[in-house]
Amino acid sequence: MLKNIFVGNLPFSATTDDVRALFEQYGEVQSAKVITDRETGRSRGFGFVEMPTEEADAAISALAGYEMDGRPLRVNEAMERRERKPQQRRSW
DNA sequence: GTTGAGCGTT
Repeated sequence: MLKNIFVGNLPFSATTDDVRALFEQYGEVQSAKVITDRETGRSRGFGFVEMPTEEADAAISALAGYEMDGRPLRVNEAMERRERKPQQRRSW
């Protein structure tokens, strides 16, 4: 079973490769991605990592508050992606 | 600088 991990408070200098390398220390990273602004191409300061549940838990507890470029990372299980209750849908 | 893109609106 995979767990979706949210990684927030990333420095804009952090890339997908940086995030992957960081989490690979704690397990097999299925996928890693730093979200970038679709128009400007700049980092949005957060990203996602998918790992097996147990390894994800280990990574979360180990990397929560990890300081990267002076920024304490926020690491926890991700919220939603696109599927969620109708009431919670965004108002785009 | 905090939860992915974008169906086209709960």
